[in-house]
Amino acid sequence: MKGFGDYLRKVREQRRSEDATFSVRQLASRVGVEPSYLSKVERGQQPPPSEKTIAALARELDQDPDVLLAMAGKGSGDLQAIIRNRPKLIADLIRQLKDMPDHAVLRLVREVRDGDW
Amino acid sequence: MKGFGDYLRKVREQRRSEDATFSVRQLASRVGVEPSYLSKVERGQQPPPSEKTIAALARELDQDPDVLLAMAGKGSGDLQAIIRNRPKLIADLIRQLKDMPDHAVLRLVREVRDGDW
DNA sequence: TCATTCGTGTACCATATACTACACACTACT
DNA sequence: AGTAGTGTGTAGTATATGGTACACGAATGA
Repeated sequence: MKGFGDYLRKVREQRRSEDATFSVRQLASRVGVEPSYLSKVERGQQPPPSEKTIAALARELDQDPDVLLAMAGKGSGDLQAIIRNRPKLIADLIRQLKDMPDHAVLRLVREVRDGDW
Repeated sequence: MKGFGDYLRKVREQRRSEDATFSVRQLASRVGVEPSYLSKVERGQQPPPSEKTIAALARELDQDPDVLLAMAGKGSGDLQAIIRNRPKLIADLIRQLKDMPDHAVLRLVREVRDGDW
């Protein structure tokens, strides 16, 4: 399982290659946590942080917060709300998606957006 | 907001009308929690219980565990996994669904199931 | 070479979570 | 009238969560 930590580290290293301030220490400082903690999270030694901290990470790393939250196994606020309104219906739909290839899902997203559903 | 508790109580009362063993006390006992706790949960005085307890409630009340979990704001295991695999894509799709009427979502679910997406 | 900065290990900690324990008043039966 | 069962209020609690504090040795850069 390529977890939250792995992804986090990958993204940070990426940024770091062009900007030295993206060290564990400095990023941690900007996000508002201890460096040792961030280090442990990146290596999966600690479970993903709180929603608040994930949001801060997303902001600093210029990532989509919802993607990060989803990878952490936490639905983002608005997403959760949408699902909660029609749990059964959306649960069914998501299960359908499981067996669809990426391009099909992408096409579906587009068609839903453009067409008059 | 019609919360988790309201729904829980509604379902239990329903069952209780045909089977007296669905009192707060007896159900709580079968589920493995204290009656006062279940009472508070039903009245929204206590937030939704743990995933484990929700699963037990679903079993005893003969409900879809995923629906109950979704209502509690916790993604069910397999659903979370599916989302985690393609966070961005599925997040986008779910946001589309927000502005769609029920029947449109239902139609979408059917078309996806039947058509060769 | 010397001072910084780096990532990480160990130990600890405050708060939130997910309950329990028990008492109380009310109702339903017999 | 008494016993059994009902829902609920108050108070307390074990464990999980989400971190902090600080030290250490390695790498970096002047």
